[in-house]
Amino acid sequence: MRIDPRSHTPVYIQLADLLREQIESGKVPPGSVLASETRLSQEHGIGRESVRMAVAILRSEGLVSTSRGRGTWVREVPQRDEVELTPGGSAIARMPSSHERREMDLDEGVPVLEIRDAAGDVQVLPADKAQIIRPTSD
Amino acid sequence: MRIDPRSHTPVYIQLADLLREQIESGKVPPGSVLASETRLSQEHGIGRESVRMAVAILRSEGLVSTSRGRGTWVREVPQRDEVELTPGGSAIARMPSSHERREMDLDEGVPVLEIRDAAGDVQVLPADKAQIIRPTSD
DNA sequence: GTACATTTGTTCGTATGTATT
DNA sequence: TAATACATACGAACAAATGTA
Repeated sequence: MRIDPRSHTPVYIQLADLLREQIESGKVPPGSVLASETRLSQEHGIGRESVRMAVAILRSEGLVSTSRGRGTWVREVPQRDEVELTPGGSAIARMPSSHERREMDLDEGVPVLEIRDAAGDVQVLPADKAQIIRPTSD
Repeated sequence: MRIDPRSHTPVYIQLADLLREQIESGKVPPGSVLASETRLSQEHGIGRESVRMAVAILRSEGLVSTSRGRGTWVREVPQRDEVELTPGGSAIARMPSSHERREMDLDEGVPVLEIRDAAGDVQVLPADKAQIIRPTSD
């Protein structure tokens, strides 16, 4: 699979698709480091900014994390603790504000779950750490 | 509030904070159009790329939408339909893949709810259109 | 229907700063 | 120290979509 600059789809989209495929197929396993931006830029003959935009997409999808001086690596698959939705409760999902991001130390591309119980009390949880369940009635 | 290029916080973060404050305070109401990128660039004396990065942040937070030729506007507050979580069911939130984004015509910064019932059947819903509820037991 | 101005999108270049190895 | 790698920031040019005269 190669990147075609003459294609009508932007090269950074093409690269994001290419990298995503490699990640989701398991060819690039969780924890492993991606090639550097300059490396990808050279390998595919595209600008570094295009590489950065491709990586930004994967970050916003929660697939990779990036750290200055270390590189970009594939995120581990989330392990989610179960949180019971109590009777009369409700839950929504949304992206955190940047303040919440800092506060809860969330990676990019990680939504939050906003859980409201019957009393109206609200709880905000990282969506990569929690899942909502309703027990069987029994 | 002004933008300080010598601050240790990046100018695009400063601009994002500034615009977010204007949106969340209601000074710039839902549906209204933001100043153009070139305009913001000139007004604050920063590069257009910095403006674009600021706007990208607000997009990823689900606060604004942008369209080529039209501009950037403040998103309406989501109206979420209620979806019952059945006994034995569970739900997680995550960001959609770009394929899902296209498929479901989702704006940036909108997570999806992945709802699983007791039988194992999965339903994927836009998180800005649905909320999960558990009825009171009665 | 056409032409034009406006606006965001895409791409590359260049330079400097900062964190990690 | 030095090399590597990502982050920030500016500039420039052109493409594509939109709305308007």
